[in-house]
Amino acid sequence: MTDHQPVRAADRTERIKGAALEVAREAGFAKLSIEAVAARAGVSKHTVYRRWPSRGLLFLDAVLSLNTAGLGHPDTGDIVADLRTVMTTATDLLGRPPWGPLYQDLIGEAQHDPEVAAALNQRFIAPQTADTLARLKRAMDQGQLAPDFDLDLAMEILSGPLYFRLLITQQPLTHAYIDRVLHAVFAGMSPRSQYDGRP
Amino acid sequence: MTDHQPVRAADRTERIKGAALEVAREAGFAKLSIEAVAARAGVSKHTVYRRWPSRGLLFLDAVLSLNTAGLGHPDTGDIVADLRTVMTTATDLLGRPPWGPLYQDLIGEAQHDPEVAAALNQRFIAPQTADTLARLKRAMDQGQLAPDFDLDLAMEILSGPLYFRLLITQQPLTHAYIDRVLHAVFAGMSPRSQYDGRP
DNA sequence: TGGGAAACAGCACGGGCCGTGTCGTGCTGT
DNA sequence: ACAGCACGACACGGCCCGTGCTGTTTCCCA
Repeated sequence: MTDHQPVRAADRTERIKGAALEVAREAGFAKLSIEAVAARAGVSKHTVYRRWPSRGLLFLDAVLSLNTAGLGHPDTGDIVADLRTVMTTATDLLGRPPWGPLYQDLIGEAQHDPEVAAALNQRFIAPQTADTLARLKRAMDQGQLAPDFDLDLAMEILSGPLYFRLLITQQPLTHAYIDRVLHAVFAGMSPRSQYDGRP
Repeated sequence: MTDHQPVRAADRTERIKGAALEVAREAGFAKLSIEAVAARAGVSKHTVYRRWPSRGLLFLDAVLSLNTAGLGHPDTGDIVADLRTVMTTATDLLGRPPWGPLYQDLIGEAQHDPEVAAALNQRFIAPQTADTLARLKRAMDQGQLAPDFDLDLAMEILSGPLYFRLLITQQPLTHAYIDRVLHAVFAGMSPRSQYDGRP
């Protein structure tokens, strides 16, 4: 009541994002048109276009407003346990229904639209990877990891196979699989070959 | 002349696929409409629809007709060298311009269209991963890898980070990076932590 | 407390592409 | 010569795009 300026504007913004999620869940991102979202939200098309320049960026906002909090890295002192916590949380949220398919669609859209790709990187991927790297760095400082451990590569080996399963082979992301990846990175693949390690 | 039945049909099929590649390269997959492809190919829309049910599957055929040969796994007796060969060949073809962006678009479309995802898996991903696994298995039989080496996980750790860079962070795929991944899998990440390897 | 600015809903428009239908033509094989 | 089929050309209703326009509601500030 006494709240003023952006109260109705913010309300409409939320209603539009909510309507976008509803439409996407019911009919898929392919059917997510500005017209459909506006109708669902009980809003004029202008009101949508005033806020987002394309359906891709609207969809990005809608998906990222889900629960991207709760994906921060804890620090219990055990790097592997902490990574397992954040990896299971993230995959449970973004790798399964109901939001998994939408996150999949979002990454798919990023492959077609450079603006979506840039915004997704800047607003979600980069902070998340930076957070992982910071946590790994802390573990190294605490002596849990060797000084020459390749932190960047470790982060990419922890993330890559999960995205590979989500996007390419479309297999389910189980906790057991996360444990296998963690084991590979922090206990080694034990190849025991004659490979001397030279590139 | 004396060749008959499918000669004109096959000619048109090739012209349509070629036109699809041209349009996609010039204007991006987003602008790839059946009408535009038909016009570019000098062909009626019916002729396109008679062959492909959607632009996604047409695009899949067009991209996969590029050079998917030449991606078979050699066997020189050195598993790491052979993997490096096929990985560099694959990323040079599908991870760089001019075909990299199109392969990216294709995977993006697979996130929206289950038929494209299934066809891409069946016709490219699955054969490719099966080939990699067969080569790894041969190396294990020859004693280059320990009997308990996790072949499936190794394949996914070799592929995952490359797709992560291609699709998520959109960094370039260099040969040096491939070497880092190979080194990690076949020489270990050397964490030297107190982690005991239990999941 | 009034008045001007801004945001809004509703409607309409031209345009692009969809997927399908129809018609007439040229090529294919018998 | 003839029947069949793939084809090119054109037209169609429909969906959604992005953008105008009008009149109304809401907000801010004087």
